Amino acid sequence: MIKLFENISEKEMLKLKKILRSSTQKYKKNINIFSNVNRDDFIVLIESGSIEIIHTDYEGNKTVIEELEAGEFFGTLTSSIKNEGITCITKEDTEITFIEYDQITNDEIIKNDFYIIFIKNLIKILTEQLNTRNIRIELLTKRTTRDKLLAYFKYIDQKTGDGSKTIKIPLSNTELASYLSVDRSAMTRELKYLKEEGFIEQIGKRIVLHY
Amino acid sequence: MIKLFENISEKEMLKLKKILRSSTQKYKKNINIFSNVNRDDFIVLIESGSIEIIHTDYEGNKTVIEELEAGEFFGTLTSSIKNEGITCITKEDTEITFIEYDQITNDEIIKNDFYIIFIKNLIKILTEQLNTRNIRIELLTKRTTRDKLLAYFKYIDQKTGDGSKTIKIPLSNTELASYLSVDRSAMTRELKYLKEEGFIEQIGKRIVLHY
DNA sequence: AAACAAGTGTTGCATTTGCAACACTTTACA
DNA sequence: TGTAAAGTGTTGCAAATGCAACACTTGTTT
Repeated sequence: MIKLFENISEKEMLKLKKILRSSTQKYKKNINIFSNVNRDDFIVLIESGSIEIIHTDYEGNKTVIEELEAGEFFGTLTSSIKNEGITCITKEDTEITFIEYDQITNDEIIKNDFYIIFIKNLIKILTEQLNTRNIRIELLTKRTTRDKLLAYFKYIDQKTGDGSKTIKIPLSNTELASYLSVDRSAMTRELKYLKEEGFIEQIGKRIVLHY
Repeated sequence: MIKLFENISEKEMLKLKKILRSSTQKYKKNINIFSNVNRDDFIVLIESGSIEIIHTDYEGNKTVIEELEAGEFFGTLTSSIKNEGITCITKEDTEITFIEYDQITNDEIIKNDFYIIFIKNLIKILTEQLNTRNIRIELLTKRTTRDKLLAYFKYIDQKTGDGSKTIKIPLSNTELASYLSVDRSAMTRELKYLKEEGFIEQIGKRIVLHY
């Protein structure tokens, strides 16, 4: 399901894409999709497959900025530093549609019956993405690994929560450590302490919160 | 200058605001502007003055999430945690316009001649805000205070830069420490080291980068 | 101009954290 | 199916950081 075209039929979607002068390309696994495209001006929409946006700084440290699955998109330069160290790698065989930002308000599209729905979708997604970023910032500003973990668990509980305080982490430990920007082994250590001190309890792949 | 109404005349702006069924209110200094408004559904536009968005967690720690000046707005829930610990405080006498999100695509507005410009502005601002968040995330994921500072200086240099590698920090030290989420005194210490080791040089209120 | 609030620089110290190295398990794929 | 690659848990240790306390400066308000 492509959120950008939610409430728009397949047929209308194709029409919109055409009017938007979008182009679609297929990529194999582990391909850098940005060889020569100026990212600023495009919406990059994942039709199928998935990609990883990676930043490599001047010292060679790599950070996964974002992972995008089918149906998701990104539409802004994902790094402060233009054309410097940003790569988008396909994690599997992936099909991508590029839409130029300027086309979003071209003469033809604004006459289309589904334009308002499209715009509504776009704004909704952008605000959701802003939310996602705000949440991560809130977690990253916690000063200790412990606080980051506790706040993250609480967030997952609220997001997926049935109020049971039993959660399932949607990330691997390595991924979570990267997301919270802490050392993986130090995080494992802290998780151990949290268990020992009774803050959390691990039952299989689930975590029960006692705070 | 209100970015949301860029390229729209004063007269047309007032017309748009009316169609959007917006409401404007004045507040004195140090007032919490959210007493009973559901933030989710509103664009909060600062007409004059400035506000501070503060998150207070369950332990009472306060974090300034964002500071907004005249002309700026925010349009999404700024915290993961709904209705929990978020307060918006006016820093001075401030005038604020509230626009309901649903009104952005109401029947009347989409017929307005300036609607496309308004939508373009809105999307542009949202993507800029996303960029701002992405930059902060990139800085916050740096593991050491040193790396955060060096990356921050580099970012300021690129943003304001004439290539001279001489920058002026737009934040006080206290604010910068908060922005980078490090202890202020520890940051001062690290700045001292950076000077001693020749990475940076301080000339008056300006910093020269030697890296 | 006085009084107060906010910001700055410094330091000792305890704690937290990253790093490195290792063994072991799970997953991916040729 | 066997081998490589990726993920996991553990630990010692050095380094980075937060915290607290202090004196001092700058800015704001009445």
